[in-house]
Amino acid sequence: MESLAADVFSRACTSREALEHVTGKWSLLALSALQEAPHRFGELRRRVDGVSEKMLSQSLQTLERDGWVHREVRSTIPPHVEYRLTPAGAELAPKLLALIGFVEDRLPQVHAARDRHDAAH
Amino acid sequence: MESLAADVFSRACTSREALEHVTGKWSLLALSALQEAPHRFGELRRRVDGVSEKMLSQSLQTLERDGWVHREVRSTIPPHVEYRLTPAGAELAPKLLALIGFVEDRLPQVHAARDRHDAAH
DNA sequence: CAGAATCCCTCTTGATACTG
DNA sequence: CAGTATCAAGAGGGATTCTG
Repeated sequence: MESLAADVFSRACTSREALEHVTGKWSLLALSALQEAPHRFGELRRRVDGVSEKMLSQSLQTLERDGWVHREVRSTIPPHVEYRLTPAGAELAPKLLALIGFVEDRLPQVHAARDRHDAAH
Repeated sequence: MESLAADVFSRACTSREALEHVTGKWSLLALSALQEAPHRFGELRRRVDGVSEKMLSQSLQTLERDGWVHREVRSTIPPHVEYRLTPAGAELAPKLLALIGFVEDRLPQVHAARDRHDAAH
């Protein structure tokens, strides 16, 4: 029997999949944007610069399915759809923001490291 | 010259690339493993269950280039190569661990959300 | 042991166009 | 407005072989 606790290091552990869903390129940015405020689809698309409609839609569906994001539809004409973080998502987002903030702050060092590394070879 | 503040939401911002490097499927796990202790290549390969030599090698090279991981070679026979976190990496890793731990803890809720979502359609 | 190099295939990605 | 459908291109990833 293996350990009872979830273990990302194990190939079979589903936490790996769940983790990939939230750390995905576009998911990460969508969650961060939603941390600021609820957004409509088009707003999100503009906020997350460079994302295609397809990938945004796909990412949002996955995030909704995993319970991080709530999707609210108002059946008006034209349609109005709003995305917001669920309570779980609201707990998750700050951890992502911490990560993003840290990497942004360290960006100069990252570039310096790359220059050093590239120069050495 | 680009914007003064790093902004992941901007398509052009290089922080996005740096972020993808550390949140990549295998990079994330490699950094987590190295947080526990320095590892040799083969140890890392066994610890990160499911990774191929190719992808592990590739991930480690990227992490080394960005300055999160240090690679130390001892020119013995057989060769001995040890990977460890740099000081920057040691600051980064806990943030990743926090994320992983959170998602692992929430795994039951994630599955429950999926079941609810799938049942509704 | 620690990788580099190669081949090969699948899955993701991203324009573009179309729909309710 | 908020997506879905389609298709071409490229990256991701596995298996195998080779080298210092």
